[in-house]
Amino acid sequence: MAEMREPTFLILTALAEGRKHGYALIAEASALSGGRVTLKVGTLYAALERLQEQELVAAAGEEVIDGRLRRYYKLTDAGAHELADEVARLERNAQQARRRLHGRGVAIAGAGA
Amino acid sequence: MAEMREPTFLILTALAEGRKHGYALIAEASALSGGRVTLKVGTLYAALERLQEQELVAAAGEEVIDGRLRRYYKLTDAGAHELADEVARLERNAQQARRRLHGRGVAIAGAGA
DNA sequence: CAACAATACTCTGCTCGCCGATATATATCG
DNA sequence: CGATATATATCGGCGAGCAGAGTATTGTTG
Repeated sequence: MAEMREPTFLILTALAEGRKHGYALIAEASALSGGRVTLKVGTLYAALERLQEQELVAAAGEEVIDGRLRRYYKLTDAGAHELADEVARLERNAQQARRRLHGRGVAIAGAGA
Repeated sequence: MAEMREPTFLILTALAEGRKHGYALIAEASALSGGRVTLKVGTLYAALERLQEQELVAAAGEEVIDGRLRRYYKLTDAGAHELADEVARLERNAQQARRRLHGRGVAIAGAGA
């Protein structure tokens, strides 16, 4: 499959932990990225629709909490595999660049354990 | 800086090794990605222009080999640092997703040493 | 030697994911 | 009662990349 963008990647990663509702993913993505990424609502709901079409994510029920509707989503098995492929791609690319930067004497910021 | 796309990342990684001319980067990117990515010429030259504006890449002379012009490019120090930042980002994201997938019992394809 | 592939750079139209902003509705807090 | 937070939805626009065609030269091959 084609390259995955960071917001999409973070949504899938967030859902890998378990069932979550749309809005909650904004906080999740922020946490996952160490506050670097703030999902825009437009991006979020468009991505969820797209990922459902691709069957990487599935609806997982609705609940009304405090009078507010929550739509839940979960990662499908296909979604988990797609995410695993993406992780492999990221790691491979990072490793290649790491080698060359090292050969050039450039240090890479620690991923912080 | 904003998210870097794969073609851009591969161009910078290729140039981290040393001075190269435009067309040669197509083969380099293919090799770096294990044949997965074939840079489109339009993408390549547009990216080189953009990266020069951002001063991540600089022109490194022209040569005529066998009657054909070659424009050479090199990575700037700023480009090397930007690439290092990107590597850190990729590794961090990969690690986060790896944990969650592991917790879900999903295996990740080995990066192949 | 004419046709074709390969090298090398340029340009244009288009798509797709994301951004920025706005809208709607309800609950809570001061 | 007004402001803020939660929660979902929609719309215009942008930028990187894709697809494809174009120009020019050299090397190959039938």
